[in-house]
Amino acid sequence: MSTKEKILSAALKCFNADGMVNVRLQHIADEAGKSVGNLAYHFPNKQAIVLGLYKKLETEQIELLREFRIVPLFDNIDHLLEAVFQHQQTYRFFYLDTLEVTRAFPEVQAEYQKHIETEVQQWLQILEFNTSRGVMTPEPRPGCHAGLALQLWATSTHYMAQEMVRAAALPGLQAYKTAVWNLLIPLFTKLGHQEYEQMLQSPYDLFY
Amino acid sequence: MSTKEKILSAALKCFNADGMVNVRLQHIADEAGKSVGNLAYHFPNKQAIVLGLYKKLETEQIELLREFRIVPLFDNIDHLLEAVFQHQQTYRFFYLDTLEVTRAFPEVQAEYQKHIETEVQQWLQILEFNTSRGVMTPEPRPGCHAGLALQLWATSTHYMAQEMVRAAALPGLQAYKTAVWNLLIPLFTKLGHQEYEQMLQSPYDLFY
DNA sequence: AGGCGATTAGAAAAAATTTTCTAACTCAAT
DNA sequence: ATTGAGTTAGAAAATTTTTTCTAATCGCCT
Repeated sequence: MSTKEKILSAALKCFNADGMVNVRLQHIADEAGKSVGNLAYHFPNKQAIVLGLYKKLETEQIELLREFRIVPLFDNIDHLLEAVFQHQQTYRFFYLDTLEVTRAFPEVQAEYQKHIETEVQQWLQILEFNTSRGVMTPEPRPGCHAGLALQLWATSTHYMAQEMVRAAALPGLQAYKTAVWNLLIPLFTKLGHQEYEQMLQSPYDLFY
Repeated sequence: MSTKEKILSAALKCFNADGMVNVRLQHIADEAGKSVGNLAYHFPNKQAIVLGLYKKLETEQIELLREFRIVPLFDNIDHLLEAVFQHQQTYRFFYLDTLEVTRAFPEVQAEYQKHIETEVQQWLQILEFNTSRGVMTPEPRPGCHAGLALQLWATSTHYMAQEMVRAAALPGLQAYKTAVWNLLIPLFTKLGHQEYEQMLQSPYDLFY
């Protein structure tokens, strides 16, 4: 691993542990086993380190979205949630302190907002897919799905932060998935319940 | 208003605008029309200012909880949401950056966690009250209400932060209330729907 | 071996921020 | 008017944190 990568990786560790604003260059240098002067050689300033990390995060985020562009089945949704959870865990500092990061980097805010819009759209598509194939009930009145899509995005994105505040501990994958599925369950048709139960009993996660 | 109060009020304004960690003593002093030295006379250090604000917040929070200890009817819930919304708006800096504040003040974290537990319990009671009087359906399986109570707490507490990230703007009261009610609607009985519709049409909020 | 660019550590400087100090000011009670 | 406690502003000092500078080291190429 190059020094530059070591520094980024050390910074990520520090940010995740203490929150971006509480991390000093010295902490990062110590964690990376390098000197502060060396950090300055590889990055013009502290902001560049944060931005470097955000670029990585964003790249992986977009990759994730591409990979799970179409997720018609409950199994797919469940896998999507697992991938999202792991990604959020990896870049915790951003998801726990999004406001702090976007405040410090207006350019990040703009890009991230666009990304959010795409994610909300994806949830909307998931709702429509699954309504059309009969596992979810059609929305009782127009706008229900739009509202639910927002709530799905919010829950799937902020659940870690909520639990961090409430329980002073990061949630596990299972709790995370349950929180999101809980939003979908009320819409299940009989067929939907069947598929859900079947998924819960499916052995795919024995391979993990 | 005493200088001490002026300082707290100015600090609140600054914190709400820029986030606690981004506010300098000079900002607060300017906003209060006082000098930094004067701040130091009234508060031993910056932490004391933050703590002073949190104490006020907590007092009002507890007062709110007492006032709305029992909220059996939908009308009451709606009013509770209004009061909570206003309180959160007033002390935005805390609700938008809870993690930051609790990280900086471990004693705040402990107290706030206790408070959260009480709030979750209150939501649970609301669910049970309303099930028993026939406007909500009994939970399909045990634990549903417990999970929903958590989700109600999370939404009612973090909705502002979510919208701040997503839309770069604070939500209005109506959007806030809708987000919470959306969680309850799926549980309504026919009677519940009636009461809800009636409340939506009730003219009480014309007085606001 | 010698040279050379890239990398590194550590010190020094600079910048940002908080805390302490001091002298002056206000205003109520004498 | 005078006193004195409480209040205030502004400067100075201290502290914290980032950025710049310098000399030393490393590894590769000849």
